[in-house]
Amino acid sequence: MKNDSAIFDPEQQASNIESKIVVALERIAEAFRVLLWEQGKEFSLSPIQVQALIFLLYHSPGQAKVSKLADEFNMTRPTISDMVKSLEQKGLVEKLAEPEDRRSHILRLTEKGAGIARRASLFAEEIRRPLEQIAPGDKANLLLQLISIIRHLNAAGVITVQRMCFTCAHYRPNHHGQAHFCALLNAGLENADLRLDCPEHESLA
Amino acid sequence: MKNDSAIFDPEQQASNIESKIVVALERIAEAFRVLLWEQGKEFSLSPIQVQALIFLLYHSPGQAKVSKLADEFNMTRPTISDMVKSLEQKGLVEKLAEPEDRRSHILRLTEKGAGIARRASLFAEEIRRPLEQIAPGDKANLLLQLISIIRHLNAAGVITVQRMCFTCAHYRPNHHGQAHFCALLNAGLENADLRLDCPEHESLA
DNA sequence: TACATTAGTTAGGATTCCTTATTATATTTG
DNA sequence: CAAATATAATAAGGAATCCTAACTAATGTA
Repeated sequence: MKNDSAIFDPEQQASNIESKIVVALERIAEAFRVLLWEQGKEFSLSPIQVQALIFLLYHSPGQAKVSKLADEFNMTRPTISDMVKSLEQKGLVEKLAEPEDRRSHILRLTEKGAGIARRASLFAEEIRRPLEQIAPGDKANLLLQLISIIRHLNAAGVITVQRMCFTCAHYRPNHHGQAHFCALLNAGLENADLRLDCPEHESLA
Repeated sequence: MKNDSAIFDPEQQASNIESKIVVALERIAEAFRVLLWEQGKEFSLSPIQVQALIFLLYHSPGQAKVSKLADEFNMTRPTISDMVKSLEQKGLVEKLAEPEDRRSHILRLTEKGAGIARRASLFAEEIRRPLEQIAPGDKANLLLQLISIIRHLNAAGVITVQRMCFTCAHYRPNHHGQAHFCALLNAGLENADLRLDCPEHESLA
């Protein structure tokens, strides 16, 4: 009796392209782990601290809260709270009063924190560079397929993906003859236009 | 002056497909982290312990050593040594004498360890399932592009990829009119045939 | 035989990330 | 409007990660 689920079995891999893709994605996940670790070492930060700084650099004050970071990174609030305290002590982040809800604070990068965030975010270049050599059509397909994986993972509750089109109030499938349509932009979206991290995202429900 | 390297900048993402692909890969990496964490919780193991058990399940005794695991997971030997000790105490792994080098041991899964490894490896189903809906030609392209990223990451020294065709003594590029040729199988390889974890891999040099 | 290398472990320490419990504020509802 | 409930964040405590540096023991080389 054969176990079809033996993704990591090299014999399965030899015959099963899905298993090979999973293994390839796993290796790339490993690369992210290693790159984040290296960046952390460079700046005397932990990988998750590096990710948090980069997140804060590119997101609005409304996203810059302990609970949002916890959702983003699929960790508990105490974990993030500890981490923020550490970043605060290092002088990379400061807490501002949030007028609309006094239980909460807005996290803001200091000058120093923003500088580190900018430099640390360059780690992603290592992943981006080989993409340049892919043909444009193939790139669009690659993105589409990755998004379909992410959409599934999101639907299955594995990860939260806070700001993607498929979970946005403005998104309409099969509308005006377009497979993907954004009611805010009032325009159809090509596959390559689909977003994972849209500033205009509004949650459903 | 614009920073072209701001991969994680949502504005860049809106216009730059490479940045979007990086973000997508990052989300999938996050999913691996979460899934491994969940599996670990289920079996009272750490994520890296889960990965180690799965690795041991599908690899030969020659690979089943502390130093090989350290290379595989890009961690230091003390880290792996600790982890193996923990797995040993839990009765999931045992150390056998290695006759050829008495400094070393061969790690072998116990019955219990193998059972857990088999069940834990099913986490990858969550990633594999959405791949089934991709058209076969697109799947082959997807794999090829992921491998090209991995090849680059390997060349750049970010991750070791121990058993892929491009680092194998049997691999010949552009041979007998084939883009990829395996001297051991004595056959050309289609893109979808390229391996990341070949049992017959022999290191160059 | 001496020297350097390699496999693995030990020791010590900063950090991760969790669970449970607590405080303070906001929201709901009877 | 007061009471009950929910939510944002933190505190305390603990197991585990993962490192560096220093060490032992076996192997390979000159």
